[in-house]
Amino acid sequence: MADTRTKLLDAALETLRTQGIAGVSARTIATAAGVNQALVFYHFGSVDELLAAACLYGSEQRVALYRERFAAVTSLRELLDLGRALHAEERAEGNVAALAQLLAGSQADAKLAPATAAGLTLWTAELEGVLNRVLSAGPLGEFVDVPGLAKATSAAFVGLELYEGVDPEGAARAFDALEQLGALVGVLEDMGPLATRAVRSHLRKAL
Amino acid sequence: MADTRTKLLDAALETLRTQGIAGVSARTIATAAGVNQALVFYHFGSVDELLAAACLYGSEQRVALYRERFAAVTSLRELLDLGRALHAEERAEGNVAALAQLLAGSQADAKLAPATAAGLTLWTAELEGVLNRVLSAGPLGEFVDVPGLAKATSAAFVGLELYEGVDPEGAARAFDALEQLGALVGVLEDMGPLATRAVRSHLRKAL
DNA sequence: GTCTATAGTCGGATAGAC
DNA sequence: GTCTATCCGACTATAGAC
Repeated sequence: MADTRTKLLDAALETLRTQGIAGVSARTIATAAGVNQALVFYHFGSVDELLAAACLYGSEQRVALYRERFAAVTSLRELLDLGRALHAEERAEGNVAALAQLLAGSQADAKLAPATAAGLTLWTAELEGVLNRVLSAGPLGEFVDVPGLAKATSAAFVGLELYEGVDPEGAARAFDALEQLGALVGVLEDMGPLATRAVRSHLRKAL
Repeated sequence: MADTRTKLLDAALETLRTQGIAGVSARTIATAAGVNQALVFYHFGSVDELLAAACLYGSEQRVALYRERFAAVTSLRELLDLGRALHAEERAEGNVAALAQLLAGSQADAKLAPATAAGLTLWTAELEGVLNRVLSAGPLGEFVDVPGLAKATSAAFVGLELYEGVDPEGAARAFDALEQLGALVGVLEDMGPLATRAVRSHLRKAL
């Protein structure tokens, strides 16, 4: 049986996911946790501070859960497959929806922004590692800014997660299109040495 | 001088942008509009219905503002430039931030979702037109699902907008990386007919 | 159409008993 | 550490005067 602190952290994430940032309050969270509302303030001082702590707690938990699978990726193709799986799993019970709500809340609440940024950084750091392995060695390595691409990917993931909430079929199709585009880049990575050299020199001239 | 209805619509968008979805209420919106709080209910019935109306109103307005510039785009390069400009302009006083907040709110509030989806569709429809012109004719035309890509682009835009709120430098870098990637695809579009045919047949085999 | 006034609910936060 | 009780401000929504 989890202690009250942990119950509140879990309940904060669940409430963010199910009620959104506009629906979180000390009362809604405490109800979800099955504890008294005053304990939010006893343990965390304020609702904002609970949300910030929950953001880090949840992100660390979920990123750790995926770490081995990230580490096992050796090609762009495998990365795209993992992205697809991750999206499905996170949507059901995951951390990305909570992160999206915190991100929306952070636009107006400066006290939330640092924690949200830190939570996102945990994901981007993991992604950066994989992208480095998968892209930097290949022919496209010199043309992509891996840290930037990792951030862009995380941001896009959040956007797609939110989009899925209002148009699930559209989001699925959007995801498919991105996967197509990724596969297209993957093909450039997998070409023979001759064609690789041709594309690479062409890119150097053009960019 | 705008009438009260319009003042409320504009104030709703402004409040969404500055206070976020968690900060909107009949009172905050009415204060921003400089009118009485009860008028929200007289003119729109409820706060949700005002937000839904404002979503459509704002999206139509902004999309119309960009229509000519979208129509003038003839290459992927130009599209990327327009995207960059659009991002900067929308961030300052635009519709994307409000759309992002509504999207976050729609996850928990089913009454908001249809209007948000409709607002997003106005953007994706415009994008689809441009992408069709720019991509469908080129060598990559058969490998990309343009409607899907349009939706993915809109979603990514929303994600980046939210990301910018917590990490402006990171967002700028993410944007740069995507632009790089876009330019890379643009190069594939601009290759000579011989190289084009080689890449195209290679893609056909691989995908 | 616009205002005041108000009912009733829910919110953050604290004091003090146990 | 946890609870009850409470203050007080903000919220949605409506009734009714102008």
